[in-house]
Amino acid sequence: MKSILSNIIAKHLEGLGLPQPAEIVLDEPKAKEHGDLSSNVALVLAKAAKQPPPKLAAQLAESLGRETEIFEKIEVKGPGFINFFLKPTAYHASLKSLWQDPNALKKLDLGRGTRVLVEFVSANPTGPMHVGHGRNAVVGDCISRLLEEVGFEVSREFYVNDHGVQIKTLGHSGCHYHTVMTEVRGVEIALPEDVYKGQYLEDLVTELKDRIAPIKHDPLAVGKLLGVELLETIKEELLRLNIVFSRYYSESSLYDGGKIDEALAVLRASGLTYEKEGALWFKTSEYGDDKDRVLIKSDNTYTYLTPDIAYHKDKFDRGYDLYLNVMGADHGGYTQRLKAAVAALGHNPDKLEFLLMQLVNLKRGGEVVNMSKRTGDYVTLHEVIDEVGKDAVRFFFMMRSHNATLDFDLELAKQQSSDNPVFYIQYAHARMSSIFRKAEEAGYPSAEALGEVDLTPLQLEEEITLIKTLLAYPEMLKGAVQFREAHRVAFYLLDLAKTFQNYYTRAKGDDRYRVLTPHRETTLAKLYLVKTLREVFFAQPVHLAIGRGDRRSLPGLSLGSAIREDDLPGRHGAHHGQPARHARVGSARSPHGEGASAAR
RNA sequence: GCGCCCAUAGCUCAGUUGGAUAGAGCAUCAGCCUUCUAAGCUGAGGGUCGCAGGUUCGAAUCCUGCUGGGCGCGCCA
Repeated sequence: MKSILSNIIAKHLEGLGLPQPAEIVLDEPKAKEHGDLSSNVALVLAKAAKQPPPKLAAQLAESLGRETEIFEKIEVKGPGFINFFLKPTAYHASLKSLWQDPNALKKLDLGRGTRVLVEFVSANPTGPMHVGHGRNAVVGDCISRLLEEVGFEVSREFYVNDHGVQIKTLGHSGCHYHTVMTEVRGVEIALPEDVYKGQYLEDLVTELKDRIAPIKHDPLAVGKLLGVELLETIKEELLRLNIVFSRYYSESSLYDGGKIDEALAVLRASGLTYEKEGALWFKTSEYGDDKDRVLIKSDNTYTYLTPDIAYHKDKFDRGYDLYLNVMGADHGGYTQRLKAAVAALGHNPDKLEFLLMQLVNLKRGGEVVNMSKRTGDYVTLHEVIDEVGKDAVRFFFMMRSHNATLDFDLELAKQQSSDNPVFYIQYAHARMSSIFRKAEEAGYPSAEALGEVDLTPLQLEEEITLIKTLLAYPEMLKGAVQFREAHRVAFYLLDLAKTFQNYYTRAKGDDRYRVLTPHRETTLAKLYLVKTLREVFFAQPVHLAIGRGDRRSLPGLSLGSAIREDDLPGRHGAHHGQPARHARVGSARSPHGEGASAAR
């Protein structure tokens, strides 16, 4: 709609012999007295045209007024805004051109095949994921889907820290538990300070008891065994959230493949390293870091950074156009180092972009759920999904801007009322489906079979508002992708649902608002509108928020009848949890004080 | 002390990237069920956009300084 209009304006500017602005900006005014769309071209051009804005605006408005098939009226207001009031027909045409062709939205090809590597989650395989990981996972997945939707080619990677001290520590932890349960059964043995603790380890060690026994002399081997298993449970958890990675990139493979030596060789050759006090340093300060960083410690082992540099070298060697790393804000200081490394390796550091996720506060009915690091107690992502369901988890995590802390209220997330945005959206969708069910009973075609429809009967203000909201979809998508802000999708959905609920409810007191009317042509037009609305809920970036579970209508639900839990939208996905292998995870602890934020 | 992030209604947060009278949900108050799901809808009250300057036709938005909060500043990962 905006592009159509700006073309027309450009044409008329030319016709009047006026200069063209860099861009013709059209806004949707907040106040409806200011029309459907409003432009500030006159204010922008005033200087170049050497005319006061109001005069310029009036001139342009008069010329544009001849486009009678589109404009209801054109007004000049304020300091020189031109306000356009559009005819419903203009909206009908736009709606069709945007949504009729299932590929129409693909024209919004911002990516043009640009290859993006999104790295996210990358949780250490030393224990179950917590809500911080959950947020990271959901946002990373949403951004990936958004990028794909607008024509980027996306690979999703999970960097697995399956090598190094945390695996050794995991091994030690496993050995201790093994000792406790096999050799001195029933006797309490205090665990050393710096091992992982938790029910999940006890369960896992019990399960793998026989495989641990023969390798118990080698804690690293035990750690690897446990790590592989824990990674599997992480994968299962991600799968429950409909998150699938293209690749799990093993840190160990960097060692095995000699990639770390390669990376180090390049850095050394670049002259950006030096030896000091028995360690190898990397001059990251030359790239804006606070100080130089150690690559090889004086005990001849690598720091965490070193294999990660090798990983990023490998990423860049694979030749993507953009690298997006989603990580916890507590790793913010790390970004400079990686960028420095990428630059030192001869690549463009601007291609490496970071999405820093702020913390998650888990709440229950407004009260903060204490996740004490000291006692090692935290609520796992598994438990949260069990409690509130997959859809709610996804929606709540994507609902907030990534650079604002997020409150996740367990009580709210599982509430079956409009207080809960997830429920609210699913309820709106259920009503749309219900309309189609009734329509089919009355002999109308199904949504899929609706075909070509004349939209002229859509004249109500609320119907035009609905169409406007639908037409805003591509721009919403564009903004969400450009700024990597998945929460825009959530707010858009909420807005769409609200607009529809309003429309729907008006039918209670006013038959004009009913979709199913005695007039076939009118009904068909309204069905087309509802169908299009419903399609938005199935659009890839949108449906990621609400899942497909709500697609079913709600049979057997009538006023006053008992409501069975299964009939409720919002609960689907909550029941097909994994077998509770690690479901009773009560506590876990990282000796390194890994907090409630997303790891990595 | 330095770096990144945040500060908008009583609470939780949006704000189309500089536009007109700053919005939504919750909470509070007042209404609405013979008709496509009332698990819903409508309306009302509620604001020095943290503070102070600056940029310009115009600032919640951009710049500078300050205040308050979160995170980070290891030869940890």
